[in-house]
Order: sequence, then structure tokens, then C-alpha cells
Amino acid sequence: MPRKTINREDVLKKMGAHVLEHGLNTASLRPLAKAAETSDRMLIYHFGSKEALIAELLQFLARNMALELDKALPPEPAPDLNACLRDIVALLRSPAFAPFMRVWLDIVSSAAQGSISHSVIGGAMIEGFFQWLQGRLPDDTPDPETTVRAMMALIEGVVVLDAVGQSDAADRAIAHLFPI
Amino acid sequence: MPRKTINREDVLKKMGAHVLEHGLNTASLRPLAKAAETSDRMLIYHFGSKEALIAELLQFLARNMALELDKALPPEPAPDLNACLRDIVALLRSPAFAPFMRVWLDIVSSAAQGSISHSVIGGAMIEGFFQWLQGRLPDDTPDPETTVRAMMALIEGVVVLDAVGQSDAADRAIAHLFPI
DNA sequence: ACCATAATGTAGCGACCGCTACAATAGAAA
DNA sequence: TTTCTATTGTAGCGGTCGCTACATTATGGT
Repeated sequence: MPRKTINREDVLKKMGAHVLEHGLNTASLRPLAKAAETSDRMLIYHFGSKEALIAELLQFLARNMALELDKALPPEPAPDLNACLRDIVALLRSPAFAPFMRVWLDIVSSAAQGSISHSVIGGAMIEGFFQWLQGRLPDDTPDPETTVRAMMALIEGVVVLDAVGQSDAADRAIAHLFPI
Repeated sequence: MPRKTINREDVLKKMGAHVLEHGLNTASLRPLAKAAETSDRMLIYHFGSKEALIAELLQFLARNMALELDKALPPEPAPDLNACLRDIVALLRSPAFAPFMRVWLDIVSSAAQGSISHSVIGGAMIEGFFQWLQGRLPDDTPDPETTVRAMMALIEGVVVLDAVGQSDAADRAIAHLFPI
């Protein structure tokens, strides 16, 4: 094995940062390579194809986002359901997570267009979020599996409404479905 | 004014059909022109730029979807709130409306990436939906403005969850937040 | 020391992108 | 009928796309 093999993790990290800043669906090899301080030639060499690269990059971003979520909100039961939901919505709306939400909507739209890989990783991210969320529900929450799915649906709705400038409507929806 | 001027409505209709079938964000001038039985040259001539064309096409699609919604679900108060929500979700999930939902998610992701025009038309579509929905609420619904926003958030969440293969979770969310 | 081979750079392929310069055409106005 | 101009076709520009052919390098195994 001559020459040093590339630091895959480092390349993924730099490409991930580029995608978080500039978007997923508009990302192309040459800008990605520049961000990772390499060449499109090498990206194809190491990942096989753009499709495989994007799939691996999405896995990487999903792992990273999960880590960030754990860091921002440690797995402790919330005092009550409404506080739980509000904290999470505030977190996802924060500048630290807004880029993830943009990439998330890119994944969703690609999945809706029929991309299997985007649908698979998107579904896995949702299921991971279910678990993450369940660990933060108040201890006495009845039917936690269903509760996290209800909260998740509302959260996704909020993300969509935020994206088209309807944050006020999203706030009213939260207040109505999860009154303080 | 020599020669016949193009039938703008007909061109929009054909391009709209193409976008509903093949996606919005991946649409480019030459395939759009082919669908409309004209040339990219003429599309630019009549619409000024691709950006202006897409903006007008989105207005057209929004109008059309509003018409289709009215046709599918006439403005009569529903017997109860849960039936109202379930009918609407079933409608948006039907084959007739699934293509609109795909385009909708394309609009949302572009809006999230910072496209002003997508955000504006997306917000307008949501507000139109608020009105449409309010006309179908049961007569005795308290605080209809807030209710439609809550239903809208849930509906958008369902659309997102459906897109990534989490329709089961979406169903459970509906059953939990709007129990029969 | 030498060699096999993994890693990399350079250059470019063919396809597509949005858009435009230029010329031709056709029909209304005179 | 002639002229003027809105409309259209043809061809192509400069750019980007994913990807590859080919040559070169550098290093670990022998």
C-alpha cells in the first residue's frame, strides 16, 4: 500500500460542512472536492461514484446530527410533555441545527422523487429520532411509542411551515395541540 | 402583431404536467420545451428567463391544485373534525394528488435553501390552504383559525413522513392527535 | 535495490445547462 | 403590394456535469 491512504473521516467531515452550508441537491463533485482539499478525480476513486459518495455522506451527516442532538439535549426525562416538545422545536430552529433541517428537506424531496437511498436513510433518521425522543419523554407518559410519532409529525410540520415563512402558524399549531 | 402568439395557458399546462411527472428541481428548459411542443429558445423569449418561467409555472400549478382540491372536496362543513382531517389526508395521499405533493416538497426544499420566489409562492399556497380548510371545518369548531393551522402542521408532517416511508408512524400520529 | 502497485495529477470526453446572436419568416398595417 | 415588426428556427457560446484514459509518482514488500 504505497502512499498514505486518504483520511476518509476528514474528507467526509469537510464535505459535510460544505453540504450543510450550500445544500445537498445542488452539490456537485468539483466543489465538494475543493471543500475536502482534494480533486473530483480522487472522490470518484475512493467512493466509486457520486451516488455512493452522497449515500455515505448522508450516513455521516445523520450520525453527526444524532451526536449533536445528544450533546444539546442529554437523555433525561422532561418535566412535562409540552416542555419536551417546545425544547426540541427551539433546538431544531436554532442556528446550529437549521443547516441540518435544510439538508433534511433536501433528503425528503429526493426521497419523494423516488430515490431509494434517500428514502432509506431518511426513514432510518426518523426512526433514530423516535428513539432519541422517547428517551426524553416524561417518565409517566402513556403509550410513548405513539406519543413520539405524534410529536414527530408535528415537528416535521413545523419544519415545513418554517421553510415557507409560516412560523407563526407553526407556533399556533404547537400551542393548540400541546397547550401549556 | 404578425404570426400567432403562443397559447400561454396551454404551454403552462403541458409544462405543468411534465413537472408533476418528472419533478420540479430537476426540470430544465429543453425537456420542458419538448413537453410543451416548442423550443427552449421560445420559452426564454416568452418568459424572459428560466427563473421567471418557473415562478409563473408555480403560480399556475398552485391555481390548478386549488381547483382540483375544490373539485375533490366541495366546500361543505364536515360532520366532525376527525372525519375532516382523515378525508383530507386520504385525498392528499391519493394518486391524483401525490404528484402535487412531490412538487410541493420540491418547493419547500428550495425555499429552505433561500429561494425567495419559492418561499413566497409556498407561503401563499399554505395560506390558500388555510382558507380552503376553514371552509370545510364543522360549523361549531371553536377557534377555526388556530384549528386549521394545527391540522395543517399535522398534514405537512404526514406528507414528510410518507415521503420517507414512515406512513405507519403518520397514521399513528393522526390517530393520537385526532382520535375518532 | 528493485519492483509491484496503490494513489494521484492532468487532460479531456460527451452530455447537458441557461442563454443569445443572427437570420429568416409571416402576417398585420400602410 | 409593400413594409415593418413580432415571432420563430438554427446554431452555437461558455460553462458545468459525472466520469475516465493515461501517465506518473511514491512507497511498502521482497
